[in-house]
Amino acid sequence: MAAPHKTVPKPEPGEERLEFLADLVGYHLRRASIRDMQGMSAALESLSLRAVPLSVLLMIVENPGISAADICRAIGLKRANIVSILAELEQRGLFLREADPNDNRVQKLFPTRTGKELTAEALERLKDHEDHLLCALSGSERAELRRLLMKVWQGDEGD
Amino acid sequence: MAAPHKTVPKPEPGEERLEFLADLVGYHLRRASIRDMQGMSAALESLSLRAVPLSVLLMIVENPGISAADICRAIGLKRANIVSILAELEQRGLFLREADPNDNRVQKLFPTRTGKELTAEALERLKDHEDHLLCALSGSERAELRRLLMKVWQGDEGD
DNA sequence: TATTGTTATACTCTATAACTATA
DNA sequence: TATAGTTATAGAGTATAACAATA
Repeated sequence: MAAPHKTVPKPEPGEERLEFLADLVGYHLRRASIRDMQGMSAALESLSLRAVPLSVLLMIVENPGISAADICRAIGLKRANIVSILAELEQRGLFLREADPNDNRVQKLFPTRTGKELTAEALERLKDHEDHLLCALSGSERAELRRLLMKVWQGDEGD
Repeated sequence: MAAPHKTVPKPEPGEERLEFLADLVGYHLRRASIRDMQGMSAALESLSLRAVPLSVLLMIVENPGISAADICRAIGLKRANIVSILAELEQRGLFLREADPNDNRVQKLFPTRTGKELTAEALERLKDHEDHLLCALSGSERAELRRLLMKVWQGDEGD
């Protein structure tokens, strides 16, 4: 079933054949996601925040009193890997830990004012980044893209 | 502009608030891409191929005689990082190196029959994986998704 | 026994700097 | 000088195993 690959007549530089990959939606999904992540990194760089620490901080801001284990479950982090992330966010004064009166194993995490302000600033920059990322798309195209992407990643719910 | 975050009335486990992230197309782009990559890894696992080595091999199969540097430019790899990938593919007998008579610095890379057969098998599995990934989408929705994703990652061409 | 927070560790992927040989 | 292939190395990100305290 192997397609017969005849010798290629020397493509111009930068014009290599990519037939199969270009056919796959997954290929374009990956390239778009890479561009998104690079833009996110650039947008957050001057705030000394990367994507995962920001999502941790955002979880604390949107869910005051949440525990580290719950954050890990919500965003798919291993418990071991959130420790250093929390240590740095705490050292920067972005949240506080408080003992849970109902369960002495858990620490309840609360954002500080500084943490909430930094989060708000970061989210503004993410919005600007997204506007730039999607500048070639109309408003209805953006909505359609989001709708289709949700169907893609939620497709494993019925598995 | 910081949205006032009132204390949350204790969400059920697994129901943490994710308002802002869920609004971003980039969030759904990332989750869809993660599901795609996990499915790809699973689909290729029994062939002992991962995504990047496969794309390198595919470049050789589709562009016989291509150089390592040209592969790197085409798929965004650093030259240093293709060395071990090529070493393993070569050890498995999937391609051969040949001196370039026009430039003694470059090695021209040619797929072996085994390399072409393994690539064909891998591409079949990728196709099956993609069908599963997109099973919630109609044919026209898949075409529309690909079109929109191309506009997203190609949006940096005019920068 | 199960869970929380934690340490230690390892593996993958990616990034940079420097070398050599050729052009 | 610029490029091809290479080596060494460092940094993220992510993975598992094990521990003490608590439920």
